Amino acid sequence: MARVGIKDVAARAGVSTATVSHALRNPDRVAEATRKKVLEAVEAVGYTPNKLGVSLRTARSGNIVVIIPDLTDTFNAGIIKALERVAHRHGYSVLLGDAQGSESREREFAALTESRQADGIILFSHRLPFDMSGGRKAEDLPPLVNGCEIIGIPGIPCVAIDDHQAGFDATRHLIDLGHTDIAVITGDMVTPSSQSRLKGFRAAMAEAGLGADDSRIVQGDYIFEAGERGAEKLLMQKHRPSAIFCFSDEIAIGAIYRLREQGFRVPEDISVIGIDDIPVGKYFDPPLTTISQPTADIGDTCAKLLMQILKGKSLAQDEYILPHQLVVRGSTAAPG
Amino acid sequence: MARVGIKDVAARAGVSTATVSHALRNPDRVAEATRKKVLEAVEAVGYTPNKLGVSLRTARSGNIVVIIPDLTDTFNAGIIKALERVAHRHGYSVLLGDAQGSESREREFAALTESRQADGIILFSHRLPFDMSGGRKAEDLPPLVNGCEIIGIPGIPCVAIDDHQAGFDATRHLIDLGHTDIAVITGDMVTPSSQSRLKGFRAAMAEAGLGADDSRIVQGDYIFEAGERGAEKLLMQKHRPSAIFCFSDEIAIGAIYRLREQGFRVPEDISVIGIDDIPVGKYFDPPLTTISQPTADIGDTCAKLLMQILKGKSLAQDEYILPHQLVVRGSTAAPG
DNA sequence: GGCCCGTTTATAAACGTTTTAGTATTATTG
DNA sequence: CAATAATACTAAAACGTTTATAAACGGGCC
Repeated sequence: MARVGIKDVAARAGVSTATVSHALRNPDRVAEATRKKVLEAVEAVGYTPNKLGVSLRTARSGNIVVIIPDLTDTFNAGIIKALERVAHRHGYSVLLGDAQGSESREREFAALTESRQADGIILFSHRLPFDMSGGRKAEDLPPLVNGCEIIGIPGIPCVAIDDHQAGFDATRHLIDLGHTDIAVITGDMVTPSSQSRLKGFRAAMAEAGLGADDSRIVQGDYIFEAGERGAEKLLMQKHRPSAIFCFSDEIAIGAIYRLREQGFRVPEDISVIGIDDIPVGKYFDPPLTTISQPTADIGDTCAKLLMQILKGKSLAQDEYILPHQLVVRGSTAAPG
Repeated sequence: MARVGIKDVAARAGVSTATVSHALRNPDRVAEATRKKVLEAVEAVGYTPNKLGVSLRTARSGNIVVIIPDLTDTFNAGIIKALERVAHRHGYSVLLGDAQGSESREREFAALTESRQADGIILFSHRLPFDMSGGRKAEDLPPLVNGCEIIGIPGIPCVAIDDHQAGFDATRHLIDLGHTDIAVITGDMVTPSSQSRLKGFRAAMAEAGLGADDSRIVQGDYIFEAGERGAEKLLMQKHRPSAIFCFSDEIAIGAIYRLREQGFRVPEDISVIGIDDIPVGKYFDPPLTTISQPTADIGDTCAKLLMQILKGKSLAQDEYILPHQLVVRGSTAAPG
């Protein structure tokens, strides 16, 4: 199929390419009659604009790139879904980058803006995918919004929940149930989210006059296996905690699995609470008590902010904190 | 930042733009000394090629678009992950299209090839995102590979498991355990996969001399809620089946949830088997018995086939059937 | 009729690259 | 040494658009 271009339309309609272009993009700059002629010609020859040509000329690709740590995490997937809708509504396509935790891959994807294949970036990471040495400032970076992590670099807008408060609330829930010996399986501690959640945990414990021995805090990351390993470690200790606060639902699910395997009942023997509220949590046995993150809202907000930036508006704030919510289901109860 | 182009490099290195281009793409067509000069200049001015320019000129975008029904399904996510790796290795970026089951959105994403933003399509659907009226043949379509559904259109390569056999194997597993009254919660029956699985189910039942009353077959689609509703329907019947074959793990999880809620134990009272082997299945209580689909292999194969096509090679077959596997865990047992 | 003005259309440059076809330079050969 | 071949490079066209600028046109007015 010989590719049909704007020239063919112009020839067919008996006008210049400029007129065709105007007829399609600036309909009011062209006489009604010719516009109709052009539209008919478009139809007749079956013309679809070559977006590459358009992008090259207008210096706008119409793509944004989304960089996420792990596509198989349903928490991420929910965010992306929401975000894609907004982008789509604004005429942007989403270039998806599953970085799988690798910094080099994060950078590769970010480089898509450099090569003009994308106009902006929505990032979900604790670090920027750029070499910030040599006094590079936030202003020099491509349009960028970060999600789920408050990275605290002036000029970089971040969208997330109040992780400190989330950590506090989860812990508080356990304390309210009567637990005094509470363990934690964290996410990767390089992430601000995990750090804040841990601080929130400590704050709640301190407020209740409870201790938080270091042996009660085991490091993980946000995946199933971390929950398994974490639970294992905790079970090996002489005195066992009566409740475990997991920094993600996947961790919680992994932990519950291992606890069950070792003959412990949740929540009768040990309570477990997660964070995220992934869809499957509700179906789990026991149904997962968790802190719900507003995934749709996070995706929405990230995309909307980036759209703002791409329109040239500058943002009022650097931090956009969205509300989380305690969802009490069946995996937590008063200690035996 | 004033954008730096190939001209700037050329000026800096004291050569023509053609030489710069050659130095970068066809290193052997240029003298070693000048190549070095060019590379230094690239470094000095901080040049990154504008991919839009390249794409326009070469008529190759370097993108492929992946159209999936639902990003939040971890089964899909696993496939995409694999597929993205292969694409990436071949220098392609993945444009992700979450069609959310909407045909119009499938078509919108497919149109990215029309507008030259993508060179090919990996589709996961039971229908083609093109108007095939007017005698349009498969040869006229953009490079395309379909996954997870054998759509049986000559010239369209499809990658999937043997769904008939999978349906047979799952059913056979239940029969082998001693079940005689087996119900089914299907996926969307417009999909060939569901149709084949159902036929496989019927074949296994017939082979064992067992009946499959229509009231035992409830239609759903591949999500949690379908499992809930399906289980509900089955529980309302006078005689209850002793086993349920669910056409996806999400369905199975939804069904188990509802069964449990109604006071039935799985597998003691009712056995449940799924298909897919999504990661969370292992952690479920009871751990999910299922038919494992080779997600990584599916993604891999889809991508590799598309790469072949993009290289201009034509494929030997239309159907690429990958092996599935029965994974016996805890959600199935002999009937009480 | 000539002039001005608004409306409509056309010409051509520009976006950043690759690549064809050709030129200049050097090496090889008879 | 001239002729030829091989090598290294360049000029300019091309990809498909948009858009700045200019031109054409028609109408109203004096």
